[in-house]
Amino acid sequence: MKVDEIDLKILKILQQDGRLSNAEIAERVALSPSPCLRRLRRLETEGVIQGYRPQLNRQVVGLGMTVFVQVKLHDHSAESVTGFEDAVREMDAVVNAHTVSGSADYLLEVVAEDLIDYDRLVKQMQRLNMVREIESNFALQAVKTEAPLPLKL
Amino acid sequence: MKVDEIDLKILKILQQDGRLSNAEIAERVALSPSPCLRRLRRLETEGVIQGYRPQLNRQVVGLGMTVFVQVKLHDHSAESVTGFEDAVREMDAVVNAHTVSGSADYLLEVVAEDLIDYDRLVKQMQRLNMVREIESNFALQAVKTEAPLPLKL
DNA sequence: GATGAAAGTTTCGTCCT
DNA sequence: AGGACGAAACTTTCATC
Repeated sequence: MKVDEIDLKILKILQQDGRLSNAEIAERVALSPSPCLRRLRRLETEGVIQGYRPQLNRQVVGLGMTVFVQVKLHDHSAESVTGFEDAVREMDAVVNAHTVSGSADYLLEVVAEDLIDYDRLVKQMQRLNMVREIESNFALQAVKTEAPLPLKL
Repeated sequence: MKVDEIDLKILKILQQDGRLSNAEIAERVALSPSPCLRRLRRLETEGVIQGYRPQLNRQVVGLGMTVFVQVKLHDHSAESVTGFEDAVREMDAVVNAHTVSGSADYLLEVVAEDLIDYDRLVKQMQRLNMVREIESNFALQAVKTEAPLPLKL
């Protein structure tokens, strides 16, 4: 899938406001609505745009606690890996999960209502028998959240 | 700001598709379009919904590298803290930044085109004189990204 | 690609309960 | 609060250049 400069412009505009109308986007990229809509639909169907999300104030919706969790597994057998990853995908509180370089195997971003709620989740993870170690780093203050991607050009 | 059950329903629906029309949302929450739009606008103006973003395929837009960076400062004086945080907010490659509990002071999520690009950013951070230590953990595989928040009810 | 037309939606203010 | 109406804007498809 190729993304040209006009596509990047469209993406950049959408990152500022993901609900802009096609007419508005078209005007800003100096295209008429028809070709602009064709590009937008192509970006969506080809998976460049994987979806649209509102950015929510976590505090207000009762998820004021964000925790970054480093997880180590006992081994890297296929059973352990897929077992753990499937479990993580099932846990709604985990909003991001990556395998990472360094001493931990996984880095997760987890949201919770409060410590009680978070404790439940940790215990749930500890019950997974491929999990060897869990280290929790609590987010104390947000300096920057969900900033737009720095698209080149 | 209070968020009632209907508001939560609206947010939940929007998390599945952030570009749904008000008419569609109204139908799903069993409300007529007028009061539904009033609620939506209130959620937006009161900051419960802070904006709308397309979820982009980072690989396709040329930002295939994601790095989690742990930063320690020399001290926690107001000058060091605000100086570092202002610098972080200026860096477009930093898409998330939090102060965290544990051995590091900050945890950043950084995107880059490649290692060369990332190296530039690290050097830029190392030039900040309040920065004592930088540890980079490269994301190797995404297991789950930008999952919807688990709204209660 | 652009343009224009046409039918169907959506938004959003206003007024009513 | 929610619901109904109407005007203006927007979306989407189609044909044409």
